[in-house]
Amino acid sequence: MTQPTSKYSEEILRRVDMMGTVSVQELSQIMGVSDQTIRRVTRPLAERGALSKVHGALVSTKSALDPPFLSRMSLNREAKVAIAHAVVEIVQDGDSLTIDTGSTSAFIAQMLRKRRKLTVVTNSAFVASTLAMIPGNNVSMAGTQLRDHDGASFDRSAFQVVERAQVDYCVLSASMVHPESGFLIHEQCEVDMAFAMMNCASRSIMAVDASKFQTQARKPALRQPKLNKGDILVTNVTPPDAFRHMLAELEIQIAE
Amino acid sequence: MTQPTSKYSEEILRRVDMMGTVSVQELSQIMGVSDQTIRRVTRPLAERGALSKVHGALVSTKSALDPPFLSRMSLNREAKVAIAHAVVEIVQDGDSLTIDTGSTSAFIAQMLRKRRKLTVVTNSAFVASTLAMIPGNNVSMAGTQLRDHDGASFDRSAFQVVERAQVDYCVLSASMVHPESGFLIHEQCEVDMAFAMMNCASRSIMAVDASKFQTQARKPALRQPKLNKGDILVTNVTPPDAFRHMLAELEIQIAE
DNA sequence: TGGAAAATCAACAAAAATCAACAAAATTTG
DNA sequence: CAAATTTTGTTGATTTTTGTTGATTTTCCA
Repeated sequence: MTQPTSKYSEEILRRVDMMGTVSVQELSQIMGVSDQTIRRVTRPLAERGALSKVHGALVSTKSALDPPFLSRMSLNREAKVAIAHAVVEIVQDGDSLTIDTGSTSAFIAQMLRKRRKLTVVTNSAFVASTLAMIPGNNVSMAGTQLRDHDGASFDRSAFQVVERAQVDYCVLSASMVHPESGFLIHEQCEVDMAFAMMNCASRSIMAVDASKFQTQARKPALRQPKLNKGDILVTNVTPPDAFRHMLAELEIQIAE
Repeated sequence: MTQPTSKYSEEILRRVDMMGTVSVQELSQIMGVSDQTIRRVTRPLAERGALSKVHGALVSTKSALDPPFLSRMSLNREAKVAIAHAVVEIVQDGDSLTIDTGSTSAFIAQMLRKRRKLTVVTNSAFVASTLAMIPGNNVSMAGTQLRDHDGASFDRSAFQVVERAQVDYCVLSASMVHPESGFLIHEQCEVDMAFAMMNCASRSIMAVDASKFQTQARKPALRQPKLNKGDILVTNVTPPDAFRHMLAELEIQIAE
């Protein structure tokens, strides 16, 4: 139905939706084309409502995300996009997976829109609505009561739904990686959910960008469950030597 | 699936799907054939929709931005925005409400982001994730198994959650308005949900744009539950005279 | 309200991509 | 093995896109 009118249209739409609002200038610089080209391409897109134009900026018509979550999503964007790409290459059409609630996972969900016939179980309303709208997917939203900053659920029904599942992959993230303690995160409920998700998956995929290998300002204190031999770590840098031992049994994929 | 027309077609499709968009040049270099050959092979592929051609590139049809629900959101956008504005003026900070799954309701959810401390119960993952991320809101997602075209749930748990609620407003939509039959919709499960939502709300808000007063191509056959005296109809035109009787007991608000 | 800065638009020349036609190469067939 | 058929690459004409320039409109601030 909605076919691209130019080789740029997809990328423009993707960027506009991701950034919420962008100036034509900025976009033309990022993409390395003239501002006039951006205008020419966006005019038809605006006419059919795929984005909306105001004097000075392009704004997304479907930015389901807003401040706290969105700003976190634009932190280390490049890295997260690269990692998301790599994860999507691991997953095949028809696979089943659980996805957790981190911002990296949100990127992965966006990229997973190009896979078909996925079976997805997640406790993130954002991930659920992103993937549920792809025809042919089978998506289950685990949980009822949603946490207010990221729309994730950790109530009893959330765990019940996840525990009933049996999937190929479990997509996890972490706030920090520590050479001895492993993958760390801030909240207990997130650890519990990670545990439940890992338990019902054949294989786990841990996605962390480079910044997670450094000490964080607000240091997380809880350990994610230990990954099993053969689980996959996807990141965008070669992990420092200090982590060699800790990551020994994992399959490591460097994105980009 | 249709037969391949050339020994290259499979590889080309695979690569285009993998890369999202590729220029003919680039592809011809990678595969070690002339650009003309790529063009010849891709022409029939494009005609039967296996990929799509734009000047300067081949783009995968699988990278599918704009799933059906989102493209429906850009239908009659002006009207829906106006109506959403009006609905948001009715709702106050701190109110509680149930919201159904139509595309008009999705707009209303977007606009409701400017209200604070809302308590929201919805069976649409899209609406849930939109409003859950606003700090101070309390959002419940009703249901687990999500329908694939719009991310809505109509399973037993969805009804259980809604039936436990007690809210100020219930925001509903319809596919068509008929002078005698009232508000019509396509699916039984949607009627059941509307009934459950109305039942637990003090007052209902029905949101329909002008186009719904005309006969639809695909005519809906099921009646929404009858609205009560004092319930609100929000629309963007003065309803035609034929509807006078049917709308007699309602409070009518014309947006814009 | 006036005026400067920024953003948009219109038009044109340069560049890039596409197409059509034909010749060379490869493949199939008798 | 040669003829017939299909596929592929090359060339030049044609079309489309792109960046630039300068005029026009919109926004912003005093």
